[in-house]
Amino acid sequence: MFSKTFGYALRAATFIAIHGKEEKKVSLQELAQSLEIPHHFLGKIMQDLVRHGIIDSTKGPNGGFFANSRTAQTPLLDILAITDGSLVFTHCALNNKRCNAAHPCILHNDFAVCRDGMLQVMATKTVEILAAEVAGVKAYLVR
Amino acid sequence: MFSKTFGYALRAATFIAIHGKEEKKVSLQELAQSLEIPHHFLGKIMQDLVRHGIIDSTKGPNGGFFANSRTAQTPLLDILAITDGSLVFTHCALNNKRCNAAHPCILHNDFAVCRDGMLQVMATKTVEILAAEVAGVKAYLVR
DNA sequence: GAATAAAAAGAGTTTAAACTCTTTATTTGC
DNA sequence: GCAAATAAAGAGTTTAAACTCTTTTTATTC
Repeated sequence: MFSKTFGYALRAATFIAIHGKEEKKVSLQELAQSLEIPHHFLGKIMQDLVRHGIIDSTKGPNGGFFANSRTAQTPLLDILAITDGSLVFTHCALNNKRCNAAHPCILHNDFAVCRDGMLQVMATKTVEILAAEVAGVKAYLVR
Repeated sequence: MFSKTFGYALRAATFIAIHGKEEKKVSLQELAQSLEIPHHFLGKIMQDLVRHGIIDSTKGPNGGFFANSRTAQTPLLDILAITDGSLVFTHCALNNKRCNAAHPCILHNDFAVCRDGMLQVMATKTVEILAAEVAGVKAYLVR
């Protein structure tokens, strides 16, 4: 349903929301090691998040990634749009592009229920909600 | 969530349930054209369905595919297991293999609701139910 | 202002799913 | 039993996602 890239981006954003402050940045090295994500692959993903203003970064010694004013309130759907495009929730279960409510494929109605529930979650949940769950040890960022 | 192969298999099985009888078989050519699925790729998928006893086939002139005693009652979950393996419904949304209820990833609980609803559908619905929906023009096999 | 540390960018390689083309095996009908 | 029709099998190619390695740019510290 979602790409691995999205999972990496979501976990990285949550980690930065928890640990990345302007006065205590998180380096790519530390991020990749902490989350067990391939270093350079994660680098590309982080570039994308920075480019879209979800998080901030600085280069040079003591550089790294840190949360900005938008980070905490970012809905998961925004991150998904960056990594997987904005069409994820219009795709049908059978990858039939012409499937819709007026011309449903054989799984359309059943899948729509499941998919729309997930859309609701993605539009409502924010990075700070995930961060709180992780801080409260109700969910895990690694393994 | 599901492979395109699964979609092809499901649509083909439903088409055979509707049109394939021992006295009126459906050739691969006809099947691929009717469903707009790449001919030889569908051939491989059909081999798999036949091997697993979901449908029957005969070679030679007037050969083709046709429904057998199991076809109509086959749950969608059986076809999914053939095309995508039986682990689809244990995978977490972030493709984290070690995610489970006791050690949930940050999307585990939300995704579990959606996924388990879909599992329920897949375990309950059978090919004949899909065939009836198509026959009643409540769902479409093509386009 | 030189050295260094870090992100950013570029240019690959790998892997698996999707798809294509060719050859082989089997069945039927004459 | 030979020709033809059809599924089965084999051996590719293509494409996109996932991943790796190298070079460039920028900021900091001495």
